[in-house]
Amino acid sequence: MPPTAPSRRRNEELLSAIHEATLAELAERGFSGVTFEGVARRARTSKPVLYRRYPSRAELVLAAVHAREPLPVLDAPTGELRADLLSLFSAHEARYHRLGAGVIRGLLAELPQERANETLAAGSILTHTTLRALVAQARADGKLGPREVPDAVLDTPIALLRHEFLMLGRVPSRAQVEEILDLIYLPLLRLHSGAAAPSGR
Amino acid sequence: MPPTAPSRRRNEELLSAIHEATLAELAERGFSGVTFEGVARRARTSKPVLYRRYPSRAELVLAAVHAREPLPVLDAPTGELRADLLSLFSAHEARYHRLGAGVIRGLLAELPQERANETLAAGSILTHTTLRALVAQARADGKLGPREVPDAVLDTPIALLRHEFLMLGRVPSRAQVEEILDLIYLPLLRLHSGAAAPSGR
DNA sequence: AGAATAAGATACGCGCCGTATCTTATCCGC
DNA sequence: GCGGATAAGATACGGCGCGTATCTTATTCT
Repeated sequence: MPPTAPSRRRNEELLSAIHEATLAELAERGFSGVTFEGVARRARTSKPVLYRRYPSRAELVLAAVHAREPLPVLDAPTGELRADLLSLFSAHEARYHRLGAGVIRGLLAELPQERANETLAAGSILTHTTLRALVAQARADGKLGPREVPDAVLDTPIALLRHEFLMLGRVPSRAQVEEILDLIYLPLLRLHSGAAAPSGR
Repeated sequence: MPPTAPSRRRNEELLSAIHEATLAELAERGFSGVTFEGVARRARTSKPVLYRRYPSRAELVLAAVHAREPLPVLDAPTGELRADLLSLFSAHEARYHRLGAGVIRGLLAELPQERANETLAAGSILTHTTLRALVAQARADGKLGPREVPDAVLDTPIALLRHEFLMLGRVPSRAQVEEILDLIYLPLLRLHSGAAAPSGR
């Protein structure tokens, strides 16, 4: 008979099975259908093993999502401001789409306020930093005016995209993303950086 | 002995007791702590009575909130664009504040998508229509340029305020509201309506 | 080797779900 | 007023997931 019959998983192997099971349950049953019991069954483990790691359903889901869905990074800035912004926003939008609005809403509702903020912030700080860098580059290149752009302005598109997706439940179309960019964001950047002629073109 | 001992409530009286109990539970235990059983107990009625009226917890809470939190109205447009927008935003913000982010997040997570959208749209005085009217007035008065402002631009502050409150969990301060207005919205309106000099005051 | 650690199995009481059944107070039309 | 329709209210049900406690046993570290 096989001597290694009752092989017992640990650490990464186990953790990975848990995350996988969680994501599968998430996909099949939606956020509210994710259950400690269900995940334990599916990952062929037991509830205590889960409870030893995660204090709540929300944390479990969050961990699984983070493990499999790293934050989007902007791979190669071309130096062309509009193109870079567009690809950044698209990456964001794709991430939202993969996750689904239901998951994020569920997390938002069930995570403690503090934790939800951290999490959102982690996502948006990265973006904030990226945006800041892109804009700084464009200013240095003379594509924008010389003045510093206020943070509130810098973060506008994050808020707009999130709102569209989370509140209204639609994944922004390419056209919408471009609209935000051309009608709102780029004009604001030009204006606040003090670029030459904000009018025609 | 009193002949009207087992007085049995109906219609408004009953409904009102249900709403009151729901709001009380909401306040004490938060959205996720609201329970059909708990509300029934507190309203001194029974679960079937509740289930005959509301199909889900979210609908129960929604009804209670709507019953006790009617829409604020924008009292008097002064014709002064900035002042009117400011008071509109403040009213909006005050409403969110009374409700609390947790409740809205819970509703968003548990209501079906369609219903959530209706509710968000209907529940807000800071509507597209209101903004459109104010801006149209300002344009007619020559306070802005003559051109029509695109919808995406018109709705910007709705998204920004909601994002701030719901995602980040903070009630926007007066200063933040003014920032949105002065750094983002008014400039955009001037720009898109084709107002004369968008630069230094 | 032995000790420490953590996986895994099982079982518990609890609270809430959503529904079915039944009684009985109240309302409405005649 | 009376009598039938209506809906409140009480109760009970099986089911499920929660969160925890207890115990055994495989694995790893020293």
